[in-house]
Amino acid sequence: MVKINNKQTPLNTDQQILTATLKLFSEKGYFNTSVRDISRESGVSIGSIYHHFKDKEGVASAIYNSLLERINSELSEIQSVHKTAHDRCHAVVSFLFELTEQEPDVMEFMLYSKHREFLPDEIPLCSSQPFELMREMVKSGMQSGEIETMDVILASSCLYGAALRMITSKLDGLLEKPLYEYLDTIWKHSWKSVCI
Amino acid sequence: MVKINNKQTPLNTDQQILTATLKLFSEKGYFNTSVRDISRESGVSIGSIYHHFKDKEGVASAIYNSLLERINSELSEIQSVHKTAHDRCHAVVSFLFELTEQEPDVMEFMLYSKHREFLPDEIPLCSSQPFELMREMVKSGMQSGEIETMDVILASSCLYGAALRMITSKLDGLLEKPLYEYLDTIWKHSWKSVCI
DNA sequence: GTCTATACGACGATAGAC
DNA sequence: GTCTATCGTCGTATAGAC
Repeated sequence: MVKINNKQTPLNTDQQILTATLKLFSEKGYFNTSVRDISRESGVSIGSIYHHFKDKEGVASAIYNSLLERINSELSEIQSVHKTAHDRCHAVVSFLFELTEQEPDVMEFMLYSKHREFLPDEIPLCSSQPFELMREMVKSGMQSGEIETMDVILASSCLYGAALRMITSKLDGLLEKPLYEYLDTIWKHSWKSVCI
Repeated sequence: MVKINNKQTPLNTDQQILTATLKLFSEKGYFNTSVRDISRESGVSIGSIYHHFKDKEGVASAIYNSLLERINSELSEIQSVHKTAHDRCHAVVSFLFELTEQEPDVMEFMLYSKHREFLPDEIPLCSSQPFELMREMVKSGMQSGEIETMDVILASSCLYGAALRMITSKLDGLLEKPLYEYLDTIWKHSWKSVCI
């Protein structure tokens, strides 16, 4: 089952709504999902949904922000556990692969949606804390001499680009094997592209 | 001005509709664009739009397929002009960068939309002829000994992943300089990641 | 082929009882 | 806090004149 936050609280109405909505959004997209659909899928009445959230966009916004927060705390943990850019970025890719396999809905919604179309007031994913943190790790690797000096966005594209494409390929059903079977190879080549 | 096909015919009603629609779709997305919007933007009445296309999805479908065809013919040209995987793939990346700079609407619509959400019956982009061709170029490079032998999707992710991320970064407004200023560096690192 | 006017349905959102 | 019933809006699509 997909959890929106990673606390082990018993499922309250909020969570029921968010979980059902994430499933529908990742399956059909925001615009193909009606509030009636959410009511049916979650078993919560329309009235209750509007009692818990301002409107449909409010539900999407709650999902987006809680997932951003969850991913960010995971990346922060990675940053504090590992000390080199090599180990940090490797752990990031590994985590993203794991998340894709365990909770494809989450990745589908986070990596593979055009949030700007239905959440115009939220911060874009590419400027969000997790993405900033991923670039920060690359930057520190350039300063420590592990990674060739170049534009940070460019280096990040080189280092994460292949892995992110493998994730979308997985979500598109192009890959038969689970993602982690590609992890070592992807990482080897990605690192090779930027290391000194 | 954005052209859907690259023929130099005078603008007929079909083209007026397609051009205006592509602009709106890339700006606001399929679902935030009403047929009224298309009518206003194109200067063609709603009745005429429905005379030329079966429905709104039919307009999107026409855009999608004509752009696929156009890109595919460009990639085929590249394949016949260049003989090594190195030169072919480099030309592909160069072409995609150029297209992003010249006609961002096209790339926004092709690379940055969830077509499955509004074109459920069309072939997914990842299985389309252009993408197949891009992978084919990589495959032939493995057979000729230019590129390390590995899963084709994996190699393609390594070789094109960074460039594709730079394109989305450009569309997201993250890059100040035009894409072609990054071309040499991106290509150098991408190629380094897979070459023997 | 192009237009205007309109029918029809679906959806988001609210009211108000329990 | 949860529910059912309903309202108003908007968007797609069609009818029919020119």
